[in-house]
Amino acid sequence: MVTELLDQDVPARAGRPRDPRLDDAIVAATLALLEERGYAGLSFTAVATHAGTTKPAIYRRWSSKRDLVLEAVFRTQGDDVVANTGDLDADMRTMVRWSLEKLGSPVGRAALAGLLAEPPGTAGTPTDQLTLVWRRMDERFREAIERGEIRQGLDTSSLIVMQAGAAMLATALYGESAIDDTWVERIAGMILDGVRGDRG
Amino acid sequence: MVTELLDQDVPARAGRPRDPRLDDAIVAATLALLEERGYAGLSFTAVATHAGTTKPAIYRRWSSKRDLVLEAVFRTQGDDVVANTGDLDADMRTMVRWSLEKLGSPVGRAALAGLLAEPPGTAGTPTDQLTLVWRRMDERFREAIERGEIRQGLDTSSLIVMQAGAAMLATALYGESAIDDTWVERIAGMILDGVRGDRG
Amino acid sequence: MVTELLDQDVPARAGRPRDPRLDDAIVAATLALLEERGYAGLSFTAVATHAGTTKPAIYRRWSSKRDLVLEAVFRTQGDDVVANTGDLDADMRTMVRWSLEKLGSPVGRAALAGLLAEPPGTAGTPTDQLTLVWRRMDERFREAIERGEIRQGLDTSSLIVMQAGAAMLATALYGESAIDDTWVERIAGMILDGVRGDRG
Amino acid sequence: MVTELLDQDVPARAGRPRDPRLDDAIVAATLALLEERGYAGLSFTAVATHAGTTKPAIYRRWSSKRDLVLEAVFRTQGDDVVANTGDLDADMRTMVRWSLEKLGSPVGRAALAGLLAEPPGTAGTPTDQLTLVWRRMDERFREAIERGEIRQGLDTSSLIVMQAGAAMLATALYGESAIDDTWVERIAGMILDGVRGDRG
DNA sequence: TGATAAGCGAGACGGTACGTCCGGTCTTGAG
DNA sequence: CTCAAGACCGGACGTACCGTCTCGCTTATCA
Repeated sequence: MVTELLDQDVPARAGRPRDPRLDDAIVAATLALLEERGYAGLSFTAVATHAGTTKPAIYRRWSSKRDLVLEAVFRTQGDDVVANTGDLDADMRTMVRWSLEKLGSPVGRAALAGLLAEPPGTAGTPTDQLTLVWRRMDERFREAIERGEIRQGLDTSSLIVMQAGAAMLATALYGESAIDDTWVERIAGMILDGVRGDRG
Repeated sequence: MVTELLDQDVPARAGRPRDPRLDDAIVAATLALLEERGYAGLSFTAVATHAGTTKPAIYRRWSSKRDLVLEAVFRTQGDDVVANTGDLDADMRTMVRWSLEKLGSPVGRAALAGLLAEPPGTAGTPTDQLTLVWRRMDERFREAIERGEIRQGLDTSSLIVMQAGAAMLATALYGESAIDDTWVERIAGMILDGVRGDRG
Repeated sequence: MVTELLDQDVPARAGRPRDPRLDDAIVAATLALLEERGYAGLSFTAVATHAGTTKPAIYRRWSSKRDLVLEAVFRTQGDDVVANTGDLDADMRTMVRWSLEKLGSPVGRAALAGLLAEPPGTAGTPTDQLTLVWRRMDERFREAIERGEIRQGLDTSSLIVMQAGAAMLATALYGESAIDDTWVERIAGMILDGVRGDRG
Repeated sequence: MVTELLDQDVPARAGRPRDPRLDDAIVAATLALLEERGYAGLSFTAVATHAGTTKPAIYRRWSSKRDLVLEAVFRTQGDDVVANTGDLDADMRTMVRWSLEKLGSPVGRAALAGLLAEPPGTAGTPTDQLTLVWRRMDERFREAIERGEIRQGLDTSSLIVMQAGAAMLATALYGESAIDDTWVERIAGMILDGVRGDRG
């Protein structure tokens, strides 16, 4: 189909439209401040000043610090994580590396902090981008099962939380600098070693 | 050996001694509020009111929300994690279960949030109790290497962050209720499967 | 004369306007607490609680306890002290009575305390309302000189401080209950006796 | 009685006696700080530091800031106000001058502030030294009545509060520098003019 | 002479109040 | 309906100080 464009059903609301440059400026300011001061040190007031706008303009777009941070951090297109080259070992390393970058970096830490700080009732709901990525990882593991690369009956979600959790915790505990490519290979290898299809 | 370690031989500092009941009341109030409102919703003011004391009394004991939360959450004696029965599979499950309890519970989430919310420079330094537990886990894994239960040359710290990270992330994503004993066995099994000594 | 002074033609400043009910509540709370506990026992915290608002709301309006108390106490329109009926004796009694009410009452005491407690450099600057009243008294005395009711060359400000000071000190020393109409007549009479025009 | 001395019934209490040098040091520090920062700016902590002692040592002697200030300010022997030379005009000026010095000086202001700031119930009770002086003034006026220098039936206490109140208020309003000997003569003259015996 | 008692400097404690920051809301005036 | 500008309300912050208490010691009176 040709007229497949216009993936925006935006009903063209009345009134002055939002200034799209503000969205970018706010996100950029958020990331910069997050990197500099962490989640606890981030304030709407500071973001507004840094982005050259005002608090109400931010509140019109995001209703809380948590939402702002999550979107700013996980804005990734998600496509760049593909991790499906056919080589499971390589793909696993890519996933671990992605987890490290996203969860282990200062802004990732901040996003997690925002997620965890919420009141207990308000569980998961990470954010669409993040779940998208995890869905892709999940698909890759299911494919590996089909291909016989790893054992049948495995819980694929466990594979995800193992590698992502390890990445998160390792940077939180040992610092970013302590985690390098060797670490990535080690973790990827240890996990895959436990699930190889050629084992049973 | 006598090891008559005479109760620390406190040097009897000058000044009025602290009221020990306040320590307990503050910690109890912190845990209660953490469970109810999460890390973000915790304030020194509220803790003070709930504990029947005042903010300065808390600040004299803990210099920040992070410190207060970490100590309140990880006050465990540490001894109850032993996890050294000789049966590696059982011990691994115990460790995972401990991680789940400590990191996956509402208060555990809150403690992690506090850890992660800090500005980037201020890395790990979790808290003495937590590192104590991890040291014990580490010792158990080294022992397993010596006994040939798991392969030589393994990085024991990776084993720790894998199981603890998985526990943490799984509860954060799927909620406490979704994580049960089956999950514990699965994770413990998957990790050990990748490192068994009888494999090489 | 039209004098349609159109209510100040407020320039409609930017930003949210103040809640006028808070002004009243704060002043009322201040007077109530002043009457109950005196100047020393008055705190911004207590005023805020009693007025059902918060400290910042008070600080936005008055920058110090002294300012708050002075305005709360001397909010009088000033017009009700007229004291110019043509009968000097009666007018003098009216002035003395006003001084008693304003300076001798519990809240008046408190206002004076606030005035006097300031560091030495920060002299008088009583408050606009108070100086307004004194200016009116001054005018009345000057008129009396012109009419020959009292001697020429008199320092009118001395007349003011004598009656006001006496009122203030008498209540401070003997208590409000000890000061009645007889006292007012006596003081008014003694002062006027010393300055009558028919004397020279 | 001759052996009128020994106005000390001190029962020679047990325990270590108080260090008399501390009394003086504390009073001196109080006056110095009062002059420098006013009543509101005076703190026990500062007095203790300035006097080279500690807070408990001060609290053992005076139970409140008010008590400390009043005693420090009105410690006068009282004898030096004599004001009884036989010349009523001169004596009156002496009294006014004394009032000015004691009530109008920075420390006097501070003492008054302390007096007035108390909760309403806690009325007068100035301090023994101050009432002593006022009693002497009172005696002088009664004598003047007996001698026929001033009219009979006058309320002597009114004469006192008039001159003292005027002195207090004048310095509070116009500042110390604005009040000089001319002012003293004027006030003394105006009061006496109203009460001379040769008038009736 | 030894016991008792109150004083001392030092210094931390529990708690009141302070003065400020900032999160979230609201208003104006313009686009 | 948005924008910038900006003030508002109120929750919470981190700190200063008050008045009290405990310590280890000193200095007196009393037994």
